[in-house]
Amino acid sequence: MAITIKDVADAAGVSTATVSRALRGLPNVDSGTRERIQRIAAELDYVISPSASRLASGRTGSIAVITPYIARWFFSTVLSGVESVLQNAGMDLLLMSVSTPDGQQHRLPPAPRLRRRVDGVLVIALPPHDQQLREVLALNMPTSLIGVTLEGIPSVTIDDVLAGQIATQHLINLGHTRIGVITGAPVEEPFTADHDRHRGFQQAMNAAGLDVDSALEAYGFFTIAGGEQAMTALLTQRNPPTAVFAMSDEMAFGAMKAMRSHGLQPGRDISLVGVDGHDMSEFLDLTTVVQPVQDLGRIAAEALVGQLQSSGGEVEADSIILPTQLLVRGSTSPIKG
Amino acid sequence: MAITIKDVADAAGVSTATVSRALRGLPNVDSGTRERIQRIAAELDYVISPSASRLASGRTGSIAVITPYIARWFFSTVLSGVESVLQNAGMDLLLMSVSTPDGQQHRLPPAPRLRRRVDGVLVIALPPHDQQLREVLALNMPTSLIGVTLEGIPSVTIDDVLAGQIATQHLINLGHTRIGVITGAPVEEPFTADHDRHRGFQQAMNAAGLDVDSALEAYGFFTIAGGEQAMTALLTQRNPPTAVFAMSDEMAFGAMKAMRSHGLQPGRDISLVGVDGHDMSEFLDLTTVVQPVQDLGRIAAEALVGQLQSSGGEVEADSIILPTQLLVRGSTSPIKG
DNA sequence: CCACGGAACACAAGCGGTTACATGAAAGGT
DNA sequence: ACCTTTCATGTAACCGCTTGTGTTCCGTGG
Repeated sequence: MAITIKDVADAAGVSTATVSRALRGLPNVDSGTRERIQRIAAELDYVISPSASRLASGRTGSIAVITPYIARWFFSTVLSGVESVLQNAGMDLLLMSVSTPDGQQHRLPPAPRLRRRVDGVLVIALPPHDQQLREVLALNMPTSLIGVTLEGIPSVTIDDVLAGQIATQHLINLGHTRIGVITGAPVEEPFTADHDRHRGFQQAMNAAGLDVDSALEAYGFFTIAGGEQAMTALLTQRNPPTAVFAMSDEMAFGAMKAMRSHGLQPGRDISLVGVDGHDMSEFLDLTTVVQPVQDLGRIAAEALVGQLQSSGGEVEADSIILPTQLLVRGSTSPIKG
Repeated sequence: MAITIKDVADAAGVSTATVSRALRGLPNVDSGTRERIQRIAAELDYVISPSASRLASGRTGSIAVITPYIARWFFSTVLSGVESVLQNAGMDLLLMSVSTPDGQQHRLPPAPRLRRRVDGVLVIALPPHDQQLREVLALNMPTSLIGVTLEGIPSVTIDDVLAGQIATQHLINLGHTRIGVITGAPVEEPFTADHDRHRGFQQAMNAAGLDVDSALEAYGFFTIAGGEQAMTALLTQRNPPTAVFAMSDEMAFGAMKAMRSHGLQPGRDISLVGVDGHDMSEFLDLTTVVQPVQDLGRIAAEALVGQLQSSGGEVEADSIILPTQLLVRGSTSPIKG
């Protein structure tokens, strides 16, 4: 078998308790002894058994990340932020997707698989009402949400209302008055990104004294294909919009495709603004409200790790809001006189 | 504390050994007893302690996925395939990235963190010579490679030489003779995807009796920005190519951008073919050699899980090759007469 | 009618650490 | 010189499950 703490202890002429303390940097270990133990452990190529450590200590040293999608840009980018933090913190990252890669069917819910297995949970952009999310929260373990807010649960998000406002205001400033919007799903639940961005849209419109024409609203399901369909729907209106606010860059991409199919050019014929700061948005010259996606993950992970380490007393659940920034590119321009 | 197997045993009036066997579906348990135990366990809302189970059994029930990037399309897509399989197999997926999200610096190598922690390892597209990969392999635990082949190690890949050939042949068939190529990195190491694709390129060129002009070769580092620079370099040649083979779709996207900057239109002025079947390739009307990326991950994961479960005797390391398919779209067209 | 084999289950020894508590020695205070 | 701290370390009781080795009870063949 692999060598154990006992072997190290014997080789160092101390007890396993001392080895355990020495290796974990606990106080009350003579610095000489500590160094000797560290050296011997290294020589012996000793690696601690996580299972044993976990069993004895009750801490698992791992965090689960629950996400609806793995392969989509937003999610994988958040994930990369999370991963870098957890790696540095020496924590294991257990990845669990809530839906199949096809994005269709539900899976066996993650909640049961969490118990006794991780110290904390990071949930990426699961809508507040989501059954799976509910089950996870019911576990009552340290949890942080990313991209959603929920009363009483720590979270890291952007101000989606503001993002919607900024995007819309930009279009308004350019002189547009017939502004269409491509949102996510038909059933808008409160406190979701698209709901909030839509509110921002409305606020900006109202503030400018503009009508929100429900005929200029289409659903894009946050996918490229969906965005294309939505834009097509908008373009085939009797009176199409002169500008469109797409609630995600990917939907905006789809919208661009639809525009091209109709012989229209983004920025020249119709203005288009997205949200995200997707890698490809620069490439496609899309004006967008950039959100610090990687930081979303990074900061949420840091908060959670911090909470776990300083695990004395309940930390009050604070909801961190990260800034967004309008990035003006070629897809938006002043309305033609 | 949470309830343990002992509690279940007591409630069922049997020993913990029987509960353990019953719950894991082992033989030599009366079906009546088994059902009773299952019912009681469910009633008590019992969940096994993975740590204890792992410590006692020696199996961790988890697999590590090591990848250079998390947020890039290819990698996150492979990952999603892996995840779905592992989830179904009831295995934990430990995610470790080898580089920081910025793609720059190296991290603490993953190898030490693997020992005693996982039953197997899945490595995504780390070049064969890579130090980190070497260290992982030196651990000598069940490992499968994705996107690379290495003598003696199970792997799942596409035939990169063939992919390069197909892409190039397509351009040749369209009548092109001055064909440029955007490859990955300057230092080409054998057995990497770009090396092999380049070989396929050369083979096709040679077979058609065409010259490979080294001036028509540029490096794109598999990124959009890199592809853009590479294409710019190609376009500013005294005698630019009429067609370009980009070894990844993302580099092709960058190339498209460069073309547009030069007032050129893909498919009309210059033909462009990529490799991947990236989500956005359809959107951008890019001809590409599609590889089944998600399946790469899925199949590798299945193989590894299979090997771990039937863990009797060494399985011979077979290298699985998945098919690719040329998808002709608007970015390629016959050379102008 | 008895020995024998197998099924169903109980016992108990680990698995490899962690940690509360005990111990002893050195240091500090008066 | 004596008592109290403080520090370094040892002792040993878990942590919660798995599994090899019994033990008991039955059915069956001779």
